[in-house]
Amino acid sequence: MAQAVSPNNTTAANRRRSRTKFTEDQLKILINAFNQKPYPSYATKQRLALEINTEESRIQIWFQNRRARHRFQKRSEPEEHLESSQDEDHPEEKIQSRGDRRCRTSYTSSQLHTLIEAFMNNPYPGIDSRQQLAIEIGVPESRIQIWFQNRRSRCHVQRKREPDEALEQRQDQGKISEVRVQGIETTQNGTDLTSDSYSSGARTRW
Amino acid sequence: MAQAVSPNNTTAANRRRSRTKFTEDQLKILINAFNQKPYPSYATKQRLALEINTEESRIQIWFQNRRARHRFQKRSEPEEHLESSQDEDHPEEKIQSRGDRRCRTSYTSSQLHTLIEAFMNNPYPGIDSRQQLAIEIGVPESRIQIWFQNRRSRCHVQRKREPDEALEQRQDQGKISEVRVQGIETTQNGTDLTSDSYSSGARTRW
DNA sequence: GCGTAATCTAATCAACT
DNA sequence: AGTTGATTAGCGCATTACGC
DNA sequence: GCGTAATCTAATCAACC
DNA sequence: GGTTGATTAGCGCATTACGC
Repeated sequence: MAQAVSPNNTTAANRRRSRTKFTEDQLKILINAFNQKPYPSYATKQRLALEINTEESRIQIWFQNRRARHRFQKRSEPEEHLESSQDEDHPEEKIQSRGDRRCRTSYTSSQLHTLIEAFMNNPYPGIDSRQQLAIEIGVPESRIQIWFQNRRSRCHVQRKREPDEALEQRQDQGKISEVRVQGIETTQNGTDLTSDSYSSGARTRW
Repeated sequence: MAQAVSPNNTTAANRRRSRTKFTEDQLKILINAFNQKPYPSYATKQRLALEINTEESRIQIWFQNRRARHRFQKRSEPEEHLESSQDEDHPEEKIQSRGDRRCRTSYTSSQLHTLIEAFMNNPYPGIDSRQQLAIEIGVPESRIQIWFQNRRSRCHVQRKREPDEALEQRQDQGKISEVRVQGIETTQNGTDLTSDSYSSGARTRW
């Protein structure tokens, strides 16, 4: 069990992302994709994100939840193999490793500094804080979220009851400047079509 | 959790039916049928029984176990209906009611007398006792088993440690009367199950 | 030991009276 | 409508909380 | 209230250093 | 090889006991 998080968590800094509502058309596409591949590659998720006009991170979350709910009966009925027996090797089919997973994001030291500072202040930032950080350091918000997850997990940070409650520090830093990242070697190819990745910032190389 | 049944139940009267071993060919047919209809009609079960040369009761058991194991995701994935939406009424398709389920077996009073006597002696007969009863009263053994199940359930008979061996039964009447008291308010079965004031024809009509 | 057939209860369905 | 044979499941998913 | 998106931890994988 | 970003599950199945 996680933590007994505060029930009425309406503090601005801790407000969570508003629920995404998928249309039926979107759901049709998602479900269809899920039936074909419950574990889509990153490329597939990107394609889906484009197709249904949604952030890739939402696609990711949707697949996670879907897998968790009906947990796609383990490995497609092993007994069914009694009928047709063929375990042919098709190694090349598996070698779609490019696009398999999202390319690792690298953070600059200044970005890390900002993140760590924010983390020390509040290891459980809500959507607003994350978004602000994302803009501030020029990294997709979804990456911010992941970074905090990993950080918490590795620091064994336990959820506190009402981390701050009344005091807010958010709006007082008007120093978006300076954070300009060093012009890393871009995101390389122009194939970056996602609205999710920014031109500058941590070089999400691949 | 049922009851702590006696672990080494090797007494002849309580020996259970020996395990049926299906061949791969039989399994292929069964699995195929299961995928088409996890809830086959009685007619289908009979057809299968004929096809793979097995008692119909074994078919029944096999389907029960199969459903219990991978419990065929509830109602064929409701969300999938987003694709094709039509709940057309095809009442005639459902009206295959004949052969839907096994036709109800009627017992003569003498048959019932024999069954009740055996039941009072041992409410948990093994395969041998059941088979003997089957021959004795001229009813399939599977029906004997079902009869004992229903009888036990409706008398709330609890499994006792070593029903035979010490020979003779001790029905704790307290349990029975207590149940009947409850029966008054629930009104379900006020019938006296301990005596046979019954008389009717003997036929497994269909 | 594991896999799974056999077994069991409680509930419900449904045929016969 | 009651009695009783026939059939069936046996079960929920990490926690939380938002939006309908 | 329910459905389910969002969130969380712990573990593991895997890219980059 | 360590560090750390990315991805994933989060979990059974009524009980019993036989036969391989």
